[in-house]
Amino acid sequence: MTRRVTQMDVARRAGVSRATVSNVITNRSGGNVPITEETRRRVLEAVEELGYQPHAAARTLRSGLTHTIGLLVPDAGNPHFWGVVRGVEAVTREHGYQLVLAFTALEPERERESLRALAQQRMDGLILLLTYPGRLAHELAALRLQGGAIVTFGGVLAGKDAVVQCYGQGSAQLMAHLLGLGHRRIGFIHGVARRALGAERLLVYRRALRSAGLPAEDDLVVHCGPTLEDGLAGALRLLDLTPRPTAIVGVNDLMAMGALQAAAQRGLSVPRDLSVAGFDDIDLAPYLVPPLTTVRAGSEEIGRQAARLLFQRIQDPGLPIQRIDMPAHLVIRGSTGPCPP
Amino acid sequence: MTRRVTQMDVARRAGVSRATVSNVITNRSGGNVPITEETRRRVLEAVEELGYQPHAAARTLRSGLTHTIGLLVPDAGNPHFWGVVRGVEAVTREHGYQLVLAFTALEPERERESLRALAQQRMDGLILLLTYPGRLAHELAALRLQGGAIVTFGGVLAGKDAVVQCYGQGSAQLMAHLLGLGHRRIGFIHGVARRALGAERLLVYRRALRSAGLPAEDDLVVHCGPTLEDGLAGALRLLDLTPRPTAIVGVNDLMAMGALQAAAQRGLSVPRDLSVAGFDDIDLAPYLVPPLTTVRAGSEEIGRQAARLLFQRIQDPGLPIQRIDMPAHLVIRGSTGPCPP
DNA sequence: TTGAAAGCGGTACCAG
DNA sequence: CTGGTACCGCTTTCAA
Repeated sequence: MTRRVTQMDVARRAGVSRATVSNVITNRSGGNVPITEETRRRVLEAVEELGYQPHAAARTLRSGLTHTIGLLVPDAGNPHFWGVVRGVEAVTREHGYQLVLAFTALEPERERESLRALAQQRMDGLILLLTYPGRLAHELAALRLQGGAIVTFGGVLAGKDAVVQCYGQGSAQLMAHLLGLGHRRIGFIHGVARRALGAERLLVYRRALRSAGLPAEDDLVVHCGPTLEDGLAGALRLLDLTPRPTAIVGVNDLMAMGALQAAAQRGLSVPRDLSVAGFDDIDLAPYLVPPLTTVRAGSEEIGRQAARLLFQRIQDPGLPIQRIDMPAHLVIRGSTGPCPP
Repeated sequence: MTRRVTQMDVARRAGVSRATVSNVITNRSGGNVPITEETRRRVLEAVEELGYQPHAAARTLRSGLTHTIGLLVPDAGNPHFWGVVRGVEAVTREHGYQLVLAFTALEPERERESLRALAQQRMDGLILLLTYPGRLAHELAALRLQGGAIVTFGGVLAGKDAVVQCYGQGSAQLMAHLLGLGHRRIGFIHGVARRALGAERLLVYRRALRSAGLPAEDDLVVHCGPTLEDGLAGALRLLDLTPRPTAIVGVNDLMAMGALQAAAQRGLSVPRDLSVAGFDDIDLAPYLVPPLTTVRAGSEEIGRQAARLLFQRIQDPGLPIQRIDMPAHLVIRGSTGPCPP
């Protein structure tokens, strides 16, 4: 392997000093350091001929800027988060930044680990999709990351910008929709890594039932893990209840898919025999059979907002802390219908 | 923001020199540089107290190692690639490496751009999921990346390790399965970013039909874009043919989902009226309604193999070039059934 | 067993 | 407008 091409090589070849090369490359000519068109051309030519690529680490060391942001993703198995990643990536690229991904697999230990790794990279910013906000706050303090630009989602950290999914209103709309269709026995699959997650959705579900004068039956709420498999198992449990619920709400679309699958396995037709709804409106939701009724905040939009917030803070650290609420609304598709007689 | 804690601070606090701190931290004590237990303890204590985090860029600049690998992903909208990412990430983490992701959105221009960015980071290794292998080979040469550890998937680059998805046998199995079920009019949705992609699957499809003595009808092959939407449109086109095909094969599971959706929209029951099958066996495939018959190579396993290959090469650049063939086999689920009379 | 010092490849200041 | 040069924070060789 031949030696790496450095700035020095370019300088020699163009017959100028390293400083000049640097100035040309970082395009400082537009600003306070003017450069002859001729010099500029020669440098660029040399760069081209030698195939020179500036060394990011050296640049970072000197400038303190990495042009990289880190993204902590809880669950690589949930399409919702892919959507968020896509949104983040789009904005990141617009800004000419790199994206470093770390997955936590919903485990607190790995959340900690990943955060530490991200800290060592001295990223210009971090977007944290949180599962365990409490622990993380502690960890962040220990890592002296306080100064850095950080945007969270899935939990609010004191003194940090945040994007918040507001599922309250959407949940209420969904419950009104189902009750309006005549459903009285509505099951809920609470498939999450940690009990506190999705609490708002569950709360609104319970409140809506109470308001409708329906008894709160513990059987109708199934707590289970966050995977599709868990969701399927949970849904089967609900379907084996007597009397059987006529509608099932999943805490997210993955759980709703579990319910769709469970219905098929029990020979039930959706929405004729059973209505199913979820949250998130993952990409695939409109393409499921039947298309899934769900509450949408917009995964990709969430990612975009988070990234925008982050870049705002990177550009101006003095800005007041912001919190962006992402409203969610009901999207009615084919998986919900009138309560069977 | 208080000044960053540096190695120097730790050294002062522990009453030793910077070199000693470095030796302790990189754990060179196990090797050739022995260190007193006492010194070691004092250093570690100081690290803890000050919350010292080594500066990755400085480390990289000096050592030439980034402990980072780059992963180029064609399409953030295809679950198959997310499986691959998960596999790569798992192995990467086992090795204590960071993962930098770049998406190309299937556009050659962005593939180029991303590659350049990855090159500037001087990653220890690159895993490239290719869409345009031809162009990329050229680009790689221009970037003088030849020396680096690179593993490709989705195309083979001269002198580089590669993981290859061998869909030939699986395709044949799938066609035999469908023909065995009595299907004679079998549609194919070729939804890809570039015609040459998925060529093997299409080839085997055509060959199987020919071997069965069936006429090659151009109508039965729909070429379209790579999104779910494209797939749906393509499938609708197939279903509107007369006589209607009794089975549809998607070039991947996304296209198959499009076919599932199209069937529902036309009031057809799968598999009673129409059989549907795909390729890749994405996570969700078993949970679709009906569960999808597909040809599986194992997305996550592909990622893992690619990463393993990469780390092997990083550890020993002298190794002969390897090529890992990932065999694929048919997974029969509920979406395929006997040809309707 | 520990310390001193020379870079790694850039950037940014200041002098010419 | 361009060149010299002092760093950024760490690793690594060599001496003590």
